[in-house]
Amino acid sequence: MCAASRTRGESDKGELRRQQVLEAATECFRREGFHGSSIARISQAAGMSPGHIYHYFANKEAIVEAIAEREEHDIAELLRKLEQDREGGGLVDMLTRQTAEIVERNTDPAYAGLMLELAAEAARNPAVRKILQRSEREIGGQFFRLVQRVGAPAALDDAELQMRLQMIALMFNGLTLRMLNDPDFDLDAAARLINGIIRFLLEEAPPR
Amino acid sequence: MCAASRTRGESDKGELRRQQVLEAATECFRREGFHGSSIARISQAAGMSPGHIYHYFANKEAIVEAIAEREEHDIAELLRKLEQDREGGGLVDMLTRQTAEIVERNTDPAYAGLMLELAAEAARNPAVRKILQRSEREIGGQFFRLVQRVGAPAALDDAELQMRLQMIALMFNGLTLRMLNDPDFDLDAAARLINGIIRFLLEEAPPR
Amino acid sequence: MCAASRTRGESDKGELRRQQVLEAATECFRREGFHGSSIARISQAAGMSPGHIYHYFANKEAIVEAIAEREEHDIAELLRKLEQDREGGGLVDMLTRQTAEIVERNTDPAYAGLMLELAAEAARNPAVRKILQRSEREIGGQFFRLVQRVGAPAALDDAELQMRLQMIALMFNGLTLRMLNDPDFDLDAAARLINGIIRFLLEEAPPR
Amino acid sequence: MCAASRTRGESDKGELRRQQVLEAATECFRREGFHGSSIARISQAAGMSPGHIYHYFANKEAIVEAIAEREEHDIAELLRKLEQDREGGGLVDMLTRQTAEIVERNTDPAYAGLMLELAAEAARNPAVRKILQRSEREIGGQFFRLVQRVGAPAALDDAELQMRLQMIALMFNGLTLRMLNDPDFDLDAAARLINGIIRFLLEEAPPR
DNA sequence: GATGAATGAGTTTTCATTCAT
DNA sequence: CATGAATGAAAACTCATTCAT
Repeated sequence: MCAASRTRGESDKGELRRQQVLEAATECFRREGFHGSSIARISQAAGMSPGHIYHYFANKEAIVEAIAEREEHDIAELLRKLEQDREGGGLVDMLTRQTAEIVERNTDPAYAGLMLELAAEAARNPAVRKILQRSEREIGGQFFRLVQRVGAPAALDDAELQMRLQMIALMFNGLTLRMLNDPDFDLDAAARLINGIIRFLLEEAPPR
Repeated sequence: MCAASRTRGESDKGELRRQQVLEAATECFRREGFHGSSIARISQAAGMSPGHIYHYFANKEAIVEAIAEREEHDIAELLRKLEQDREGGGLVDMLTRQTAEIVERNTDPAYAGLMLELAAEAARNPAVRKILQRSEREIGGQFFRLVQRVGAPAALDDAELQMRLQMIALMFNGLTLRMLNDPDFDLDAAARLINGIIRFLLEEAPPR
Repeated sequence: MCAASRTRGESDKGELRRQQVLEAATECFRREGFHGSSIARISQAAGMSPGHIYHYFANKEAIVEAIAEREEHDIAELLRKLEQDREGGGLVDMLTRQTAEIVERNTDPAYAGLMLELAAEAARNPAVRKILQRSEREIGGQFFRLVQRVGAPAALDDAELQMRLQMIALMFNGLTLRMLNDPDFDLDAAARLINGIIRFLLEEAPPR
Repeated sequence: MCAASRTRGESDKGELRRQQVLEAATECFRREGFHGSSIARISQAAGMSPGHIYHYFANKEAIVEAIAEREEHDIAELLRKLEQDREGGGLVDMLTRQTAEIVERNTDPAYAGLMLELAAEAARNPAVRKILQRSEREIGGQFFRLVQRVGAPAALDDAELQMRLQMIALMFNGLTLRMLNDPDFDLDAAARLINGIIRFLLEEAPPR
């Protein structure tokens, strides 16, 4: 039992405290942005002293990096769930069944705030950019293998399939920016059109 | 003649200096982000004293707003050009002819950096958000009217047409994020697929 | 005519402009205090450019000094009027007849604001202090001579008379501070008691 | 014992440091005025870094407020002492016995400088004005009750008594301004006349 | 006389980070 | 582990003053 909890917690209570910091920082970054969140505020939200934050993270940037890494795990988890929840139908059915949920997630202001914060940071900060890119590669690969397991369209070679999967991801990325720029954007209509495009990309569009 | 140039208000030297500030700030924001660019640095880049910046802008935020506004004018200009350059073919031909150029523009690291910076700022700063949204509405409306002038698909009512045009914009938005997350992203393939989707959206997809 | 206007205006339009500055500065100092009033704001209120203020005053402090000097002239004028308005009765009657008006003047927030501003400045700034003290001496002497003309109490020698006149001035000074500290201070009752004390000081109190 | 000192909250070292700031700021304000005393200078005088000042005070204004509050406590203490030191005689005797001391205090340049600084600030700054007014009310009430305990003149109803006590306070207020304007002001003669007026106000002046 | 663009030092305030306890 | 006092280097912004026009 003790061993098990060790394995889970990586180092007992310490890991828990570390997660507290990440949780608190994520919330702060969402609401106030990276530069708007002082260590003092984060430490307060995490229920510990400012000084003690530095027990778990070398500096403020390290917190951003850790959050970026955690984001990866969350999405990977989502993908795993996606495959398990498959009730029937082909690839397109499986994907389109999730669309509404992903649309909602990607247009949630809290998610959008954190995502854009990370992206803007990545655009300037190579360390953060590296993490985001590695994370993306990981997720992209996982998604690709999932699609192959479920049954990829025979007409598309690997490169073309990958490209089309990326186009799907691109649309979800675009949603976040679109929602920000147009508060009246119709999410249901968007989900419907996205599903149409997914089907088009995976079944109808000529292979080339 | 002199009166004419006065009316324009641009040759007033004061306006020139103001533009200097915007130019410098744009460059700084791209490279260092909004919060990473101090007034001191911007003033240095603009070739004037820090105090003098405040002769032209009430505060730092006002600079962001002015940049956002300028961005709007640039895109509006692009749209105007788009219509004038129409050499032949239908709506889809006109649009797809521009795709490669827009892809290039939206994935240019300098453009992407500024854009994400503005978006991240807008996600938290209501003043900036307002400007971006107004700008977007303006551009969206202009695009919509352009399409109607050129010849909108008969099968789509106004609301549905607008939605599909927004989906096109959404893809270009998504490009910026995708490029950041995947440095190996294949731009040519993306342009080809985007054009396929544009045709799908405006000619093939069922009206509903 | 020309000569006359020269004599009056000291230097034609220039003096007028100078007075404009003083007027504007006085109003600004009242409302925002010495340190709260920038040259920019004063120049705006005076209807001229910031740079041109320095045509009339060596620096900001010189404006304060000029205002302090002007204050002296205003009060001297008041004293002259006091003697002319004498309708009848003895010294005490003459003085008490003015009390209500002086009470009102000294508790007017605008007057109080400027007065305290000048006093606080004088407490630190020797130049301003000198001006205020010289002004006070001038006014005190004038007041003293006025009282002698009207008819000083026989029982008091010059030094004692002067002291008692100063006590009267002291009460009016105190009013300004009292009004600030107690917004409910009853001005009518104060005027009544002040008049009682004036009579006490000039007619009843033992000479010593 | 330790608990007791903790309860007092003064020995907490933190409180000591806080007092250091107040001491330093008081001295700075006296010498240079509120606006003439930068946080940098105050911090230097207090023997700590500029940033650390903000550990104890939210902003510069909060320091002024704390000083105003401390002034209140000092005067309240004085009043307490006044009652305890009562050796004999009636109300007027008790009051006049203190006059010389209060005259000296109110004409001490250091005290005068701080007082006028606070007053000038209060004339414009509502927050400071509130504090000064609350403090004044507190002290006025305390003074009033003290007089009633010692034995108020039977002929005066409460409102009239309070008014006359305020007139006494007014004279002491006036002293501060008078001393500033007339460096040769005779303090002994002033004390003598003030005592005469106190007796007049509490024993001789008709009740009305 | 008159303007207002321009400067640059100075102001308050914030904050990541360190370290004695 | 944990605290929070302490630092000091920024940051944004203001403003008296100067000077070319």
